[in-house]
Amino acid sequence: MPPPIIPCIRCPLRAHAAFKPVTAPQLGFIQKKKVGQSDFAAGEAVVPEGEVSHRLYTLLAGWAFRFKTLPDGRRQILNILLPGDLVGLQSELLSASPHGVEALTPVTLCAFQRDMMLDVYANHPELGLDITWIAANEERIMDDALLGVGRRTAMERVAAILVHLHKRAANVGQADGEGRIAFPLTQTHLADLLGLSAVHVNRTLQRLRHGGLVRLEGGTLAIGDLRALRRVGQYWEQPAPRRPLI
Amino acid sequence: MPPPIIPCIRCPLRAHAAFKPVTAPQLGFIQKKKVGQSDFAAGEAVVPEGEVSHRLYTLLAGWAFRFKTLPDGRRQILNILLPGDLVGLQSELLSASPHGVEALTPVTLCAFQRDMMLDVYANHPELGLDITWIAANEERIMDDALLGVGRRTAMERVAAILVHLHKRAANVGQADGEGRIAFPLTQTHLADLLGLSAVHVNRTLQRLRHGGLVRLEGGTLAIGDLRALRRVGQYWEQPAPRRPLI
DNA sequence: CGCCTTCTTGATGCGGTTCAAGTAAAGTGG
DNA sequence: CCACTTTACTTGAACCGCATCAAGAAGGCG
Repeated sequence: MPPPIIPCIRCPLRAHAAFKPVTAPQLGFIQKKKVGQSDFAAGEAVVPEGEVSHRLYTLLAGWAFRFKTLPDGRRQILNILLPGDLVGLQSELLSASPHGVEALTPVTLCAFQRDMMLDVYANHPELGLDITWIAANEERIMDDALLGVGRRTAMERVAAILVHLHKRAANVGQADGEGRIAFPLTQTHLADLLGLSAVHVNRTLQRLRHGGLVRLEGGTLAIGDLRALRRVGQYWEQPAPRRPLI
Repeated sequence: MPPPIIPCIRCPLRAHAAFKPVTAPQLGFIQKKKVGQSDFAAGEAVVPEGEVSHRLYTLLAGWAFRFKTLPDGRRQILNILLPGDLVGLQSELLSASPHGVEALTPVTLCAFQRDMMLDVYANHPELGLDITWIAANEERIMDDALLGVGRRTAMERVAAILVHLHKRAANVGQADGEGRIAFPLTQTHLADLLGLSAVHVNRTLQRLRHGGLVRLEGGTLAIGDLRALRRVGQYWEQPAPRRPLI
């Protein structure tokens, strides 16, 4: 039995301090544009690669990722999608869906009315600005990823991605009391995300573990020494402002 | 003496078929928001890295690039900016300017009124949609770049970037009768763009030249065998639709 | 229980980096 | 107009970070 449809007023995500508050009329508008929810199992294709899907989603619960593959099967994971992230902005605007989206865990998405965008801009310009903000923020994450894959060593990449994902997950309330988060990526996922081989990710993770910098086992990640991990990863992120949630 | 200020009505870029037509009221609005022009010499910093610049530009003429550097000096070029590209959307929306922008050739930018964005959305929703389209399109280019740096061989990256840049430049009317374009990137730029060393870019380019696939000399690029170059680069791009120009 | 996926470890080798030196061309100042 | 500098490009030699191949161990799960 699928989980019940959640009205935006009682959206559990929106309660989080990480998200920018919305006005009542804005919330009502968003609610009106929400046409349903979709659930996918872990490993399922949310948007098959190459398929055109003119549908805009918000990730309500679970983790997913965007990816592209080369004709011969080499895969690059472009970004990890966490709760609150927008899915399908590119497909909605650009004619082709340039990348696939796959669920890492069981996932719930809020589906919005197709071609809602112009309505948003015309009736709630501030929400339109928020959407563009989200797009710009995604591009900033991509910038960091490209810097890492292009110019960081394997050790730096692994250290940096762990800090990055831990922070993003904790920001949307995924950390327990001891700062642990559920971490559904396999080492193969990390490899495809970082432009490395799975074997090398394995060896690099072990070095971090033995140094006591991280604990990563049984699908749970905890940062052992944040300062050291940042230093190893050459990773200093700017503080995240409260972000919009559509 | 700086070049004269060009009114948007007589914008030489807008005449190109690559760009989506605008209505008269839209054009008038854009004109009203244009507060000036800025010129930079080749090699100059348009936006210094780490500096906050709440200013939105359109690149009117010349080439530039976005980049990030690590504390120890390793540099990654994130994207090449060609005429018609928007500059500073991230800085405008996000509080920090996460990357620097540097001119590759002498460059002219149209500067828009700061904080114009909300005005755009409120008064011309379709233009707002266009801006989001541009942001999504930039992210698509970043996706490709990340796939290349993460998963393509050096040979494939070099071949692919030459096809990509040639196509983009030709699209905005930079090709002469024989399909040659002015190509202001040094091999060091290519290296920083592709996540390679300059030495290896040099050797890879020579292999392409000796195979007759490209001619690249004296700052001019011509594609010798497009089909072969695409095959080598594993590079098949989707056809570019007419794009908006703000 | 048997299968499948994930993780682990060792051995080998290549693609690409680094270091170094030299050539060529384009400014720059006297 | 010519020394001097600077920047871009080129080539060779040595090395190493990471990939690849292979095989085994340790769980989940039907």
